[in-house]
Amino acid sequence: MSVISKKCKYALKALLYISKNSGGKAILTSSIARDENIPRKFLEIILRSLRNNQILISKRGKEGGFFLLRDPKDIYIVEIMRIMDGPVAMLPCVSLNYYQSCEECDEKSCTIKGMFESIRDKTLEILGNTSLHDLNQKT
Amino acid sequence: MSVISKKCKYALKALLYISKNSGGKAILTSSIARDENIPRKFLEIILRSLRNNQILISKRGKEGGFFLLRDPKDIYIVEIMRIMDGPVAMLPCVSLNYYQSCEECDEKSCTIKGMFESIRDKTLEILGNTSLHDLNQKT
DNA sequence: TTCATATCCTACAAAGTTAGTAGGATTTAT
DNA sequence: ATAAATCCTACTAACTTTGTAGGATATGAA
Repeated sequence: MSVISKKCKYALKALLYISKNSGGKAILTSSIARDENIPRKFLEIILRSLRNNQILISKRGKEGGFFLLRDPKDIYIVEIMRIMDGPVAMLPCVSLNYYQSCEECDEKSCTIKGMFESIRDKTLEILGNTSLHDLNQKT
Repeated sequence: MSVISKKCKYALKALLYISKNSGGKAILTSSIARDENIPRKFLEIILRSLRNNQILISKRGKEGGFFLLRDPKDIYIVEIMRIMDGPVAMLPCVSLNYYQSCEECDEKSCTIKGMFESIRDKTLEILGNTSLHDLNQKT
């Protein structure tokens, strides 16, 4: 399956929620969990991971919560997907950020690589040019 | 991860091999396994599945083996990938052949669907227009 | 200083998927 | 009869996914 994980989908939903609802205010895990139907403890792990990867900042204690570290116009979907799910490409030997060579076949004579490189490029063109701000503009 | 399974990759390699080496002759599982470095018993399962899905015909007993059921120009990669891995789309709610609704979010107000529909369309444009014959033409 | 309320952290676990393996049954050409 | 091939069922080890449990720690406010 080329389907993204729930973790990744939850991450996108959570970031869009924070982006939309944060007017300088910290956003609570519990608010996101409630409004987006995401299990709270699972969401905690996701948000912490996004903080560790310089997408979010957190504030602990009472009146705590999460903020975006950057402007929503500067956070592209591809970055989130790579953090949560790893490679975007359909073959490891065609991945730009998570390249792995094939053990069982010779890459030079491989006749399927080219097709998957094309798919990767088309996909990155979309994921790499769509920001959180872009998606929140949609009705 | 949006990476395809080994099963799917093996299936593509095996079909390209059969397409290239069959001149009316039946192709043996063991030949494919040897030349493409695929575990034989695992490959058996894959080929049987392709036969069950009208991609291959098999002949049992001595002098047996596998043939393509159709012309390699009429077998498109997307069909193989759907048989082996299921949905091509990155979200179940955006899949044409394996649609599943989201339980936790409202599809009408979902702001990420559109982007994944675009990716699906670009991907299908490539997978749906590339045949076994096309890939075997590559050096 | 105490308390309520957040995030933070480690560990665990159930279920599902992937990538096979084992051992033979069945069919067919010679 | 025999050799050689596919066919079939069942099993399994390892990994990934999708969480849950139980607190430790930090912070603002009373």
